[in-house]
Amino acid sequence: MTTDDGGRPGGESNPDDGDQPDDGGQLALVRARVRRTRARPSQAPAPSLPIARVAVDTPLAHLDRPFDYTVPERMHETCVPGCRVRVRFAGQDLDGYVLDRVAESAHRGRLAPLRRVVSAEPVLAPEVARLARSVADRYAGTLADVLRLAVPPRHARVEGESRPAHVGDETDRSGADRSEPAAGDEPADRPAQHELAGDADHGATRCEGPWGSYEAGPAYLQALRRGDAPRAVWSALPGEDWPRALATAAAVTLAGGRGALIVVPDHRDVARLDAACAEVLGAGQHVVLTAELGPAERYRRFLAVRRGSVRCVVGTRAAAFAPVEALGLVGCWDDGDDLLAEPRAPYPHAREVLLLRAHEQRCGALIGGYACTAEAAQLLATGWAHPVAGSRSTVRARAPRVSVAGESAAELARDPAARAVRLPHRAFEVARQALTTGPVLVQVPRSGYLPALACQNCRAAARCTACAGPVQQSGGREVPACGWCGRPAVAWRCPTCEGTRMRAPVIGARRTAEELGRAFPRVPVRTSGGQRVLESVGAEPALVVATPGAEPLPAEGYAAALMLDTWLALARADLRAGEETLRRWLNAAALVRGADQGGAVVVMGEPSVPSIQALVRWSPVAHAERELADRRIAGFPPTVRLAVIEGDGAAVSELTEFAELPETAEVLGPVPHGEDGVRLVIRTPRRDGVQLAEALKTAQASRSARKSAGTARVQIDPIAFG
DNA sequence: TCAATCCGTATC
DNA sequence: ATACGGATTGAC
Repeated sequence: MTTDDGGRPGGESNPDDGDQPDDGGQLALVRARVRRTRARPSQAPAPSLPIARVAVDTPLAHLDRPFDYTVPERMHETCVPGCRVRVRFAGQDLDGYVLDRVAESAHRGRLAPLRRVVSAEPVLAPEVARLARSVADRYAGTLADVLRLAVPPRHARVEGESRPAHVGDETDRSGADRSEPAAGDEPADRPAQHELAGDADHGATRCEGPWGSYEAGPAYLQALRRGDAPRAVWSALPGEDWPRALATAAAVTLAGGRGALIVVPDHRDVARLDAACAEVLGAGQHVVLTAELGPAERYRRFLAVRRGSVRCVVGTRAAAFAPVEALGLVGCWDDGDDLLAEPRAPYPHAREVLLLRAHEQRCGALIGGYACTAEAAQLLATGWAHPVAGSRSTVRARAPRVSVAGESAAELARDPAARAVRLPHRAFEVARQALTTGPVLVQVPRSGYLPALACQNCRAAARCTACAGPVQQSGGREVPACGWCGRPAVAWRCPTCEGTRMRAPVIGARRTAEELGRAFPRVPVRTSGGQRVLESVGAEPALVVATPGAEPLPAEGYAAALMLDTWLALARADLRAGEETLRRWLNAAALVRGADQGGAVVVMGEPSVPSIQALVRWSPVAHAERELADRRIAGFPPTVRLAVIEGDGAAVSELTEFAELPETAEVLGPVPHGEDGVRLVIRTPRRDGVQLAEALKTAQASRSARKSAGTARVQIDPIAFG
């Protein structure tokens, strides 16, 4: 606001001045008095629970705890737990959330009054507040940072609307008004809903949807309906209609009187799941929550969920915090997709948020995908979750036939056009054959990988012999060195083939793929990837060249798929390269018709590579178990807890000095990183992970308290580094 | 002996 | 960021 008197010609026109003659001192005195009385209205405390415990939105790590304020009488009604408030804090006005109303404060000393209740809407549900605290602790971050991810910005106009949500064709749910009581944590006595309840009571096959094909599927659904907390790692069968399966799980949860929350990596997935939910649940039973809705719509839908008028949420990673009432199921699809890792501090992973949530709220959890992450395998290994998978014979029946084609000169196709793209004879033949019956998918690696070195001989990524970090050729240095501990890779020897020479991978797959068209004249070539993603393709023959994750949905399944330049993807600096590559292949191969309908996949590469074997055998869990074992040996998450600290050299070393690390902590580095920065890696056994995060948080706090210069960014179990 | 100032620390 | 308390300093 810019209505101060200075900007006006002649103070008399200001209504506040009334008809007072301009007599200088007198006027100033009156003004001062008015201001004082306005600033201090009735400060009588609220008649009951006169203290508000407030989570103040400050970026300072050492102030990450609740602060108590008195609740003035006039705010008694509006100051409810979970509402937004404005408070005086350290001389400035800050936003905050009321965590609780209490009778007494433990604080010795004067309490300041709340300045303002921003709105009586209890946007921060108690269980979400608890979850946010756990997430902050797990990731060595602050509650304020997590709350910024968990609660969307307020949109005042939306709050006033009588009808809180545009939820499809909104059928008559009386919960649309805001008088509904908050979060009964008990998953009990909710009436089952609409057609679905009836549906569910009928024959098992109908309500099970796709789940009848999985060994523990029906039992899992029953447990969900009963109100139990079944936890599963779900290996989706090739060709599975996964959105329908997830929608069915949600439907069963809703029928049992509880809410459901499903998180998927991207907007294409959201769109498919949205459609499936509309079909399975009926209109108006679910809501989509994503960041790209825009502030008003996002807040509108968030409120609808918080007010209990919608009990099923699907969305992208931020939806993991959605305040679904009486939560019965959390689901996560394709948890290996790195879009599920939040890029803002404290960098929580949606799967981990959901797992924490399932644990705290005792609800079901369903971690599913065609692929399986080492983290999911760990859940199985510890017994925290149970497998839901098809039998070996079901898998065999539905999977396409997968074969491996070598890249050696002898196997290259004789056809000159195919030879130009280094296409092996077998791949050429399979594609040619398949193109008579339908579209053929060609998956090419995305460009832009970090240059890690690979074994010249077998092309396996080179790893440090001391700490198993990625070996890189940084700058103009002669000797390649480890990206983590900095140790030069002298006398390096490949653990796979005993080779002693390294090579830098060459990038340039895209052009290769485009040349494919010339090998198959008269066949239309369509591309999908980057900015231009093709949603779907028809059943007619076509070559569909796509980057991972951008594969168009085929109307009747692809007749075949080719995976090109596999060694390039496998040579990434990333420790997850093998797992990630397999995930991308499986996601593509899952779109191919089953072997019984002639569906075929040809993967170009070295047959002995574990990822390729896992694709051939369609054994994602076995691969993840192996990956987990490898990580245990090498000392990587999830078998250990790992902290990566990046920033200015001085800041990073100060942080490390302050941190009272667990005895078991192993410090690697620091090594130079980025523009005159450093990176340091600390790892501890999993059981000391809490201690590690706490130590780093405390160290951050003391850095923040003493206003130390520079920045030091802490990431716990980051998805990718090196 | 008192007040002005500096520094460190807490921030309800 | 700012506000406060205790310590320190400097002038009387």
